[in-house]
Amino acid sequence: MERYIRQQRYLIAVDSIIFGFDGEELKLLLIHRGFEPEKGNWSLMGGFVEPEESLEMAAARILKQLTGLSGVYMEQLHAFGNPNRDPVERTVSVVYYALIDIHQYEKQLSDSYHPEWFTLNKIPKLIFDHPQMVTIAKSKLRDKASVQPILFELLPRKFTLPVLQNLYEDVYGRKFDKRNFSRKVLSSGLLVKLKHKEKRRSKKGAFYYTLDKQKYKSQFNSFLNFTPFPSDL
Amino acid sequence: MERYIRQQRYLIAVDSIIFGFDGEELKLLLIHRGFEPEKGNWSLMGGFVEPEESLEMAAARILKQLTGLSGVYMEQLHAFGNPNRDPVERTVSVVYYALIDIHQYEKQLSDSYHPEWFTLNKIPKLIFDHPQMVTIAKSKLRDKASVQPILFELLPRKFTLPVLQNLYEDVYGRKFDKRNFSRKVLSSGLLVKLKHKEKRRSKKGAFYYTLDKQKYKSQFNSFLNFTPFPSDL
DNA sequence: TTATTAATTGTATAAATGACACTTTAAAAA
DNA sequence: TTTTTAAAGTGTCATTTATACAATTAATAA
Repeated sequence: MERYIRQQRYLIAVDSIIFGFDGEELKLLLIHRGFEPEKGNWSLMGGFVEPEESLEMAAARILKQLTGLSGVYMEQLHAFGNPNRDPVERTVSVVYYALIDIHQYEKQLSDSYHPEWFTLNKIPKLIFDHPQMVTIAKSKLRDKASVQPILFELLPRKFTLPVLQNLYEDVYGRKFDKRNFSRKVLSSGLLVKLKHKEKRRSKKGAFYYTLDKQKYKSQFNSFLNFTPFPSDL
Repeated sequence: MERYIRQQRYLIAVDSIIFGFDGEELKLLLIHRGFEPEKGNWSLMGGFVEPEESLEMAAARILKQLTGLSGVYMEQLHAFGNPNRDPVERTVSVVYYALIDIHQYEKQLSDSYHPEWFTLNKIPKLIFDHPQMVTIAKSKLRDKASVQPILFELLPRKFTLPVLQNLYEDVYGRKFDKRNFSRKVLSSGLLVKLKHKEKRRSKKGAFYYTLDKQKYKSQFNSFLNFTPFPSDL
């Protein structure tokens, strides 16, 4: 018994939705597609799954190719398999999303894909069903962030409360009261206040905080609800 | 340009995790695998994706084959693609889970797969990576049910509060206080109390309720938190 | 020295949650 | 017919959590 008979085989691709945050806005890393069809048009970073690698490995390889980063937060989002989603040949795409520290990325040398970061409300026209992938990723990020502290994956080791609040506000598309916000975040016990300040963003400067990595790991599955149902909407 | 060159192609399968609820316990519908390898062993219901169908269509087709049901709640869970998950040939499986009214199923004639319902803590040895699929499905169901009223998909049109509570207790693996439970469920406004009782389960009988389908649709995304973090654990 | 800008901090009210036990109903048993 | 039994149904209080809201502080710029 060598193969299953009378069955069609298809290409398997992996596409990666790479989120970054610059302190103000959530962003997506997009590339110019390098081959036909749609060569040169904006696209998610992707590639075909090699014979000996798992889906996760393929996603990690593709992320590394583009950003030079490995070991970052990455999770499967959804598999897309409409018969004609790729006009050349039937291809099932398994989409992953990654949350990276955008500053780590900036240290890397960009390569031949001419990647660019785009603010979420200024995403250019994307190929194939990539717009749908991005839409689903955004809502997944919101849902997940309301239950787990994953947004910290987007921040550098040291960050300030105002920056953290910017991040949550951008992800949820709404403003939070800063008194309530800091109370809630600090009550998790995940943050450690540092003794020095970040001074670039304001005259007064804002104290740095950093994650208590022990607690971060142990409490990863019991973060607070971030207003799944805001009263003012 | 006809095909992408120098790329390997793989089989794509869809496997379905079919949940049912008999009023007491959550159950899974399993079959005897019909072909080699592992022929006759317990397995999730699955099949290969046909050339002209989407993943969703394949999942719906497979569900219909086994249960005779269509139009039921179904959602993609995860894609599994480890290189050797199927010993015969590389196969990526996209797994869906379905929530069905087990009574609807019982009216169907069973067929050649010899399907059986299994209580979740008495799942037999399953083939390949199907155990992992089931594990992920269980936790997905819990997570989703804490945010959306999906568990009603498992109930018949008319149901009682004690039965509903049994369902939630089984999904979360804990007991709820019935006073607090009914208060919370009824406060959603999703339930309509009927004038007659179900009398089989107790002497006194319990009033039937039914879903307000209007509200069910409109409030689907704003159901109450079902104790993602119970205080007594 | 003063003005400016953003960071930091507290309280009062409302809503949701969790703990807890008796009454009611209707069938079954005596 | 009466009594027993088993599960359904219901209310209150205490605690926790969420929300609304504004004055003070720190540091730079004028």
